This record gives sequence, C-alpha cells and structure tokens, in this order.
Amino acid sequence: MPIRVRFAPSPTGYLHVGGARTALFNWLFAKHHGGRFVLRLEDTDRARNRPEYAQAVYDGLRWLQINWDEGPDTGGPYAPYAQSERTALHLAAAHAMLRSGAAYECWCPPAAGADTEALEDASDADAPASVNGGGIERTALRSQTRCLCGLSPRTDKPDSAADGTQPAIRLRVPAERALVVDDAVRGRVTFPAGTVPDFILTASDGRALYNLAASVDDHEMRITHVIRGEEHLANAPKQLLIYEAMGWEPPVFAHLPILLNAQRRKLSKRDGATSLHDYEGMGYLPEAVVNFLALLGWSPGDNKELLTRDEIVRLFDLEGVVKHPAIFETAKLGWMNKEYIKALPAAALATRLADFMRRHSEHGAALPDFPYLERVAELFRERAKTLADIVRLGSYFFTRDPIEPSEEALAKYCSPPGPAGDSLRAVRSALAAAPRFDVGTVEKSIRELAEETKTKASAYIHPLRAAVSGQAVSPGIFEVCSILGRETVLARVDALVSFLDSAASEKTTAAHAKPAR
RNA sequence: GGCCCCAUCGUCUAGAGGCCUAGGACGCCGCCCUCUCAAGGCGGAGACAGGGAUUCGAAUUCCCUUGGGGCUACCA
Repeated sequence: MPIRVRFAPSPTGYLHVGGARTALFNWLFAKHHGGRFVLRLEDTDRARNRPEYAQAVYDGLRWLQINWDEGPDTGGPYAPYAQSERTALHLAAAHAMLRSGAAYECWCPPAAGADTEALEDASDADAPASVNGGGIERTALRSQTRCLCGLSPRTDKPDSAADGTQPAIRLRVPAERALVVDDAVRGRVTFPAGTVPDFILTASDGRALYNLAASVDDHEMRITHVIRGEEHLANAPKQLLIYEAMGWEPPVFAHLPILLNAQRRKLSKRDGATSLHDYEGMGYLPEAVVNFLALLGWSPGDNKELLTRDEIVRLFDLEGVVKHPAIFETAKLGWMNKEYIKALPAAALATRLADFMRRHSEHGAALPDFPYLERVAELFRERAKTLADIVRLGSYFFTRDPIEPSEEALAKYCSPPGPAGDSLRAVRSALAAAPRFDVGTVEKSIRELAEETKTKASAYIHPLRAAVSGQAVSPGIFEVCSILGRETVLARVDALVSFLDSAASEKTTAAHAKPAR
C-alpha cells in the first residue's frame, strides 16, 4: 500500500512555524518513503475561514518548497480537498453509525459548552463546586462520560423537535474497555476505561465536528499515516473508535512533540515572531529554515547539523523523532542562516538580496545594478546572519544621501576632531592621487601614506571608515572604498572633514567662552 | 480537579546496561590572527531532576516523588 500523509491546517491567515514543522515532517516522511503528500484545508471553523486565508498556507509551504501532490488548488483523485466541501460524506458516516447503533441522538442542551469557561475559572480559583445558577455540579459534569440520552434513549421527542431542531449525534464509547493507541513515536498509549466520554459527532445545527470530519476525510483520502502535533494525542482514541464503528482500517498515528516558547508554553501567535512570513521578512533563507525546523524534534542520530534537503529526506524517519517538546529558540537558526549565506556564491546571494530588497526594503525601488550588488553581497557574505543584516549593515552602499556618522564612530575614531580631520585630509589627497581605485591600489595608497608619515595605517583607516560608512565597524575598508568608487569616497571624506572642522572650532570657541576655572 | 505525555549542558540533541571521568552543535567566555567587525585557529566553563529497586555494573530497565507540558467544547 502506497504511503499517503496529509497536512491539514485550519487556515487562520498565516502559517506558523509549528504548523510548518508538522507539514515538513509529513512531507519528509512521504518523500523518504516515496509516498504522497496531501494538503487538506480544515476550513469548517465557524465563519472564521476566508478564502484568502488559504493563500497564506500556500505561500508559506511554497516558500519552504514543500510541494503537495494533491490539494485544494491542484486537485487530485480524492477531491475536494477543502473540508467544508465534504460535509455530505461526514454526515453520511454519522448516520451510518446512528443506524448501526454505534452512535445515538442526544437532545441535551449544548449549554454545558457555554459553562466550560466558567467552570475553568471556578476550578482555577478553587471556587465552590456549584456554578452560575445552572446548579451544575462541577465534579458531576466533569466526570460525566455520557449524556442522559445515552443512558436511557428517549422515545418521546422533545418539543424542540417540532421546530426543526435536530439532535446532536454522539458516539457511544465503550465504558468497560481501555482504549489503546499505538503511536509511532510514543509507543503504546492507554486511556483507561471510562476516561473518554461519549463525544459529539455532529452538532444540533447539523455540522460535522472535527473528530468525525478528520476521520472520514483521512479514510476517504486513503491516508496511511497521521502525523500531527501532540495536542491531538487525546483525539486519537476517539478517531480510532470512529474507524472501528465504521469498520475501517485505521491509519498509523504519530504525534510529534510540540514547540514551546521561552516560558515553556505551547508556542502561540502571542510569542513574537511565529509566522513563517515573519522569518522571510527578517531575511532568513528557506533552506536554513527547513534545516532548522527538521532538527527541532528530530535527529539523524549522528552529529551532523548542516544537512541539505536531500540528505534530510534520505535520513528522515519516525524513529528519529524525539518524544520531548522543544523550545523554539532561534539563536541556532541565526547561525545556520549565516552558514547558508556563506555557502552561497556571490551571484546567487546577490540575486536573493535583490529579491529580498524589492520585497522588504526601502531601497527596493531603486536597486543598484547587479554587478555592484554582487560585490556588496560578497563583502557581507561572511558577516551577515540574515539578508536584512546586509541591508542594515551595508546601508551606506545603498544610499545617495549624506552619511550621518554614528556617535560610536565619532567617539572611537574621530576624537579629538582636530587631528582626525588632519588625518582625513591626508587620506583624501592620497586617494585623490591614486592612479586607479581598485582594492589593491586603494590599500597601497593608504599604506604608503602611513609609511611616509611614520604612522600606523590604522590611524588613517579608522577615520576613513567613519567617513565612508558612518559606522565604527564595516567590512575591509579598501574593498568598501573600491566598491563605492572614488567620487563617493572623496565626497564623504570631505563631508566628514568639514563636520570635524566645525566641531573643532566650536570646541575652541566654547573653550574661550567658558574658560576653565 | 481528571486523563495523557515528557524529563541529559542556557538551547537543540547523541546516548537503546559496561565503549560515558556523558559526545556534538548553537550560544557564552578567553587567547591567537587582524584596519574595525566578521570569518578562521586554539582553549574553557556548562547536564544525566530526586529517591528507591533490579544488576557484578545503570544516563540507559522498573517503581515512587518532583517538575514541565498537552488535552479536558455541539473549536480545529
């Protein structure tokens, strides 16, 4: 039987990193075993689904190059792939279970759901067991595993039936039997008899609920392995029961450890950057993100960290999936991204950079020509952790505006202003006189200047760095100058010289005005 | 509260009874190199949650405790 897995997100407007990892693990599993990867949208969520939300899922997946063999947009042999379009199938299954006696109609008011939060609060506050006028005993409700209808099916139709209200359909959960899930990553998980309540298959408004819909769709789509987050572990016994009631062969379940935030809580949108899109915007490379995500909760067993997509596919299997949750901490992602940037040829990096700047930078509208971009990219290849770093650290390569020297640069390399100005004047004439402006010639000019004046070259280099970049740190100054070109360099040196001159005279004036006491 | 899952350096993890005075990676610290910053080289600090049991021998098996997490909807 061919292996088929699925990624079944509910489209909420963006694809978060946890979902992306689940998708990746499914995709890797499929690729490793030569199976198929199915994308299914679980968009049955009350009114909260919008067509454009699906786009975010597609975009995120495509960015990581997690391609799906079947899906809502591409179609496939088991279409449709949007859960909202499959309700007839879900309902048919529910009625089949009703007919076979596996399920029963429940006329209980759905009020209990509305009380859930109140119950939570009550328990959190250690409040008395009785809540909000309904008189429902907390412990009674919590230990309730079946509704009254289940205990004694009523023959009399309640009044509400007359006005078109339907009953909910509940699955009858065997009370005397422990439920066992053989999980591919956790081993055998047992839910003692009586701990899984009779649960709702279809609501009184006729909608199919999650466990029903997911099971029916997984079965109909011939899914062989359900690989999903651990938060679904408690659903597994329920879904197994549905398979059993329908006489279907159940899939293998595998529950992945969840991703935690720094507070060791389930990673949620409140935890800063959790959307895949955020990482794209921060200038991470998709291949680095894939590598990083693959290693969160999975290990190839040896000590390799930097793995190509093909290597991961070759090595990946469920055996290597770890059981404990992982804290989503991005320091290592930064390192990986840097490694991937370093490994990129300059031209390739420049292409990525141009693309990134067009989408995410103010300089995107007026990009320098490609050869220039390529030289800049080469300079930052070993210095930048992200594409955004290149744009930020190298901003002076992308602007025609005057360079505003940073406080740090001024304090470190241009203080006191008088001598610094003098050094710069010397540098200026040396550079102006240089026969050419390639890296070697620029370096030679400065080094010779230092030799003639019996000074360390750094005495010229640092003020020059401040003038040209405005920063206290930059890539090699000779390279920077050469790329910028003589005209720009001299202009920036002139600008800093006059700035320094006025600073120096201000200082003198100030000294005269306020003589030291 | 109930049910379930989990537990090795700060973080991601290797480890499936002796190879472990516990390995790697990121991060951190120091030194070297050096025009600054990176990169690179060298070195360093840093963990088996606790307690029992099994065994000649336990990070590895079992039990308990503790801690953390998930679920507990007529959401998905």
